[in-house]
Amino acid sequence: MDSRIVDARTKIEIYGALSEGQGGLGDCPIRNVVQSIFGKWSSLLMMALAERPYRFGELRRLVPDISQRMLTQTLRDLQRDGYVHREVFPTKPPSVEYSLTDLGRSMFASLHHILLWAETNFEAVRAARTRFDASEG
Amino acid sequence: MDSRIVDARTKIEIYGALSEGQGGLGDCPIRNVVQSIFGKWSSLLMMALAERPYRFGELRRLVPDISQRMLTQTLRDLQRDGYVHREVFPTKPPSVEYSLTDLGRSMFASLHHILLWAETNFEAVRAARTRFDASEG
DNA sequence: CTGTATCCCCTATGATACTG
DNA sequence: CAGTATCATAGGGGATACAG
Repeated sequence: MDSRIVDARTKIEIYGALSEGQGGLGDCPIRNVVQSIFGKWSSLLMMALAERPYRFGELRRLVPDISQRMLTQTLRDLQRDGYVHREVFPTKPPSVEYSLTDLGRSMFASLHHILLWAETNFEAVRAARTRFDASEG
Repeated sequence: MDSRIVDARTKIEIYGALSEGQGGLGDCPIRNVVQSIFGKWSSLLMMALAERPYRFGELRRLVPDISQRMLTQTLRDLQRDGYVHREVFPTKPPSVEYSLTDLGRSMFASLHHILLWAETNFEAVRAARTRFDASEG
């Protein structure tokens, strides 16, 4: 693979410095998009929904250590960004199903690479950390 | 692309729930790896270093809105995880050059996809947000 | 069952000043 | 030039209780 993967100056004008433009930093569009994807629970929920649609309670059981508050909020953010479709079934009591949109599937296809990478390489990273921590005193 | 990209239950046992194992949550290895990659400044700095090595001050100018503290800290974290090599040149005053390691290049190759996706699709995401905000009152 | 509403805390980040 | 140290702060995130 070519090591000149990107032209850093060009990208960073978009991703980084360009943010000065209007009302300060958060205005850089790419940064905004990426940072909601990179949220603590986003990739985990996308991973689940990439397999099949899930109901709220199912997701809760699937990810036992997420709080109800963060599950609601993360799903809402994913829905807001257009990755997730929320459908309410008027059963009694009501049930709500979450599924990926086309945009969501497209996004996850790109997100997937780095998740796989982490799964494959976490031993190497752990080793690097151990080495670093040992050599610094 | 196959929509069954992952087997959610399997992945989440690793990525999510498995964390119960030892001392609570942060123990899940994949989560640890991914969350340092997903830090606020990590991908931006990786993007820069993927182009060529940079000195500390160069990175500072390239990313004007990062604080010196966070630049130091993020580079240190990236170095600790084995993505970045730090080389000190005994000039006067000293200069320090940062470059990607092989592990770093490998990681960035996988991270790159989602960064590109964000660049390509931020208009669609912005549109989705606008729609969502309009329709909720 | 699927959320909202509160309260609270802690960590990530920033601003500033100082040092080898 | 390349950091470190210190202090301050905002907001992400958890726990709990309540509601439709």
